[in-house]
Amino acid sequence: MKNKSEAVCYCPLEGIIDVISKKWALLIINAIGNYGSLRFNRLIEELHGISPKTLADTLKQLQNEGLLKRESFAEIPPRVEYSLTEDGRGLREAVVPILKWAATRQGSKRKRCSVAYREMPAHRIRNGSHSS
Amino acid sequence: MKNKSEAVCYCPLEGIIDVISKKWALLIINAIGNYGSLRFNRLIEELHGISPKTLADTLKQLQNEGLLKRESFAEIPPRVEYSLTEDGRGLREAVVPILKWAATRQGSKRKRCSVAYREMPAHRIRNGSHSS
DNA sequence: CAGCATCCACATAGATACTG
DNA sequence: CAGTATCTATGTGGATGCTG
Repeated sequence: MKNKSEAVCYCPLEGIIDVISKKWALLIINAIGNYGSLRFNRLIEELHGISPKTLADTLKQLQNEGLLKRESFAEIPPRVEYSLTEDGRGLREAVVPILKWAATRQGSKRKRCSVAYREMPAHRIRNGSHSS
Repeated sequence: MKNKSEAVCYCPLEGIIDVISKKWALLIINAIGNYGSLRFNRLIEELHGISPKTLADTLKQLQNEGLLKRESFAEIPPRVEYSLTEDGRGLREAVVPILKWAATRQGSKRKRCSVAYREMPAHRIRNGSHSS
């Protein structure tokens, strides 16, 4: 086990804060991660409460960040599948420690599952793959 | 080694997103963590660029979240020291994986240290304690 | 020194309606 | 189905000036 004074540059934060600070970003990452791939309206349901605009915006940003992959199929009706890139999967797992920390912190500050979140499957993250 | 399908509730995110999404919160947590404790104006310098209002706001929120401890000394001039609580230290460490992920991701998306951040000592996080 | 009060600017999210 | 276009509401950060 390596020890204490290992330094990690905090700078990447500047880039990543833009991602994780978005209200829905991590939820989207996780939802897609859980299912392997999801479609637009499926995400709307999963995230329940998000507006198409917000979803579209976030999806686009996530693609720009290289976290999501978008595949559109020329069918009628149109079909578009979103899935995680390697980076996306990496982020998804990197967040777990924070979740664990948040879930176990002693203070009374810890949040319970809100009704809103409880209703959605996507409110849980799994460490491993989605085993699809 | 435990495996794949360990589930982590994503709900705490709702509470924690409010913290980590704040532009300066993690930087403050880290800065204080690095030094053990810091004073208001010292933080202003460390974070360089933050306004007193924003710092005060964030500091207050962090206290409410139970991440920071505030100690004021009845001296002239007044002195106030901020330090991390157990929870604060926990968060600080829980963020490391994200930092590491961000720092090593393959895409060209990865951010370099901005000049702004490069100038501040607080832009680095250490895994262990600050060994004060 | 360590803030608070005020006002302002901008980014993000939601509602709603419409389109390829 | 998978978005886009608008408009609005809100929140978060910044600037400046003042106070215990």
